[in-house]
Amino acid sequence: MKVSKEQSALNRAKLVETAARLIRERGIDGVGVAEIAKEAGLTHGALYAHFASKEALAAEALSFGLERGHKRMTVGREGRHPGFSELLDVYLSERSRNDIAEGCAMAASISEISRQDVSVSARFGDGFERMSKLIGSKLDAGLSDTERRERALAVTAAMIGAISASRAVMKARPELADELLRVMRHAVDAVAGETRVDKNDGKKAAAKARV
Amino acid sequence: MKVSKEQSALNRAKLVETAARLIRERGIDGVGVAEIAKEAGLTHGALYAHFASKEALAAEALSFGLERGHKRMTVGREGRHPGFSELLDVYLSERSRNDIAEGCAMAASISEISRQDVSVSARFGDGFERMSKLIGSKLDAGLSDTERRERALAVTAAMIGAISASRAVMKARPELADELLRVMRHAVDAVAGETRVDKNDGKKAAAKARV
DNA sequence: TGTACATCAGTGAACGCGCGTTCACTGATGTAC
DNA sequence: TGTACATCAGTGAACGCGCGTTCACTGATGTAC
Repeated sequence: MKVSKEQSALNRAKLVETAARLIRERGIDGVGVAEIAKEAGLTHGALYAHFASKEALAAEALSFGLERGHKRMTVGREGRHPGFSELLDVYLSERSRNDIAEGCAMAASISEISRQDVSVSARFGDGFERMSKLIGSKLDAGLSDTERRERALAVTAAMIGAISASRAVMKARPELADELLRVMRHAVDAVAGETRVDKNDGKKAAAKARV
Repeated sequence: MKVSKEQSALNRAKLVETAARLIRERGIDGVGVAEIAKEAGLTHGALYAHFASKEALAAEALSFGLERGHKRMTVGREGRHPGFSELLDVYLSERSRNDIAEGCAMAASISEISRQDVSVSARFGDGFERMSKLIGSKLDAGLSDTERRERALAVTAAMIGAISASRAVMKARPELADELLRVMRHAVDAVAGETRVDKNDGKKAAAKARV
């Protein structure tokens, strides 16, 4: 039966949100449209009133996850804009590593993205660049634009790599998984140079030279 | 019909090799047992004479890929043991990024590993630790054991992250994909400290302090 | 060395199952008058 | 405001298809005598 425009919009949003969660937990190929629709409180047929295909839904789900992750990193825990140190604490936390359904969408799907089509790759690229710019904005104020961008890109890739690797070894070697988060936290400080904010958090980064 | 022991061993090896290639290209869920068997020159039924399940084959395929990757990094291009710089050049090359079927097995499957069972996670963990030890052995000779291990773990995760991210954005933004490889190359030099070998390759790492 | 036969890697049909997608239908919504 | 009806979000049966796995069978291998 037909449903009000507001209800329809809510249903669509629920589908995207549910897909984002289930795809992160089990992979794009690991979850079916019927289950996504069911968990969103609909039947699978309704899904095709909103999306042309499963792939189209997956692409929207990725964007939703990227948006959510970005908000979480810009807003921080207590509603203020977090400094670099706080951002690292949140991103490289055990909590963020353990909660795949709510954690970083890029880390959750990174090795599957290259097998999807170009629109998914584009969404991922935008999310990556966005996170990188956020990180760049918190690096040492004395850096040149080029240097800032380069370090930010490397730090972003490294952080995603650390969360991904930590998750991959988690089942078999939880102590190595935790160690990975810690050592990446230290290494990022070294590459970042002194941070623009949070200078008094007791962690002085020493690496500043080189191009 | 029965087949000689040598032929049977060859067939089994072909199955593992083929599975390793196809799974890296298309993901564990993206390739079926029938196709793996067919490309290996057998029927799907024969696969179950060698492996208890598709999952068991996938686990062996991962180990095969890890072993191959390790050999490639220890032997180097001209058969000599490569220095740190050459190792980075090979691992973070566009060629290695483009050839998913033959490139780093960890990067090819990293976000799928956490969804497999513990035996797969264990194999990944061993491969990661092994690559990390190899990298650690090429870092600045003056580092303490602890510091060497920590930097090596972080560098390993960062390199895997760079290849993974580069592959993810490749379809939509190839110039960003190439840039990621370059900036990670620079950042790794910074975290690594001076390398044990290849001191005269013109790339002096400056970051040595901290912790 | 020659013969008889047990072994077992490989074949291919068959299994139940869940997949993504389609479509005729339903009935509340929301608009035209 | 009240009535008639076009719209279209959602339902659920049905589609063809490929999946992982099983199993009765085949026939070359390799061993026992």
